[in-house]
Amino acid sequence: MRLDTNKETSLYAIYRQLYEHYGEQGWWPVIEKCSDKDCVEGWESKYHPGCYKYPRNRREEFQICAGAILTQNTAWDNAAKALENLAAAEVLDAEKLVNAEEISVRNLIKPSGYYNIKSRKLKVFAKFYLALAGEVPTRQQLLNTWGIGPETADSIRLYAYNQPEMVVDAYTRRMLSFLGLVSSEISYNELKDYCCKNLPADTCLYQEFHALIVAHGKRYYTGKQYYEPVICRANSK
DNA sequence: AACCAGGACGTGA
DNA sequence: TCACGTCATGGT
Repeated sequence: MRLDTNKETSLYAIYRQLYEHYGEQGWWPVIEKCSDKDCVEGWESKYHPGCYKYPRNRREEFQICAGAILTQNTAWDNAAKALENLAAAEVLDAEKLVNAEEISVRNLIKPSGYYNIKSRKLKVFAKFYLALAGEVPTRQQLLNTWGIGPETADSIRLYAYNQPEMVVDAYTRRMLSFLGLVSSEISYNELKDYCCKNLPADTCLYQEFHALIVAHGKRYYTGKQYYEPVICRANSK
């Protein structure tokens, strides 16, 4: 993948390059029952490129929220295993999570890491979710909830509730600072503002762009090797 | 065998 | 505000 690193390049142009190269990502992935034998506990996580009708129901809505918490600083595959375990135990549900023994939740979500903290976060969120009674949570409401920071709040609003809320993350900061568009020290909110001001305010675009940045970031901006001119090397050839 | 992953919180300056 | 330690499993 060769990104145009010209500083005149607009953020939207970067989005189009990534989209053309990687195609639709179909975020947020959703856990579904599967018939294969190699999937964990009869469930597996699937992306849905080409379909923007997710979440399809309130179960998936809650599942996306839970996944956003479980994947905090964690590889998605590990978070997905935790979700699959919860689904197999039939507790991937707000009411059941509120009533579940925390020790059992801990054991189910162990693969996602940080299981002591995340089990608490899940129970806190489940209670908050029930209190919403179907309403779309505001960003501030989410931020006021213990365990939910800016990225998780924006992920929940963008992917579980289809709100036009740009999500930025470590990959976004690495990529845009590497391309010289922002400072590597930029704060979450400033980075989000930069993206919003340079992109059309479109929910589907936000959903794809963040997913594309993660796909691209996993390849080129993982670890600390992005300090080396990975893409420039490609361009200079 | 280190190093990292789709962060957030608690603490002390 | 802000830098820093902590949380923890699984894949490479």
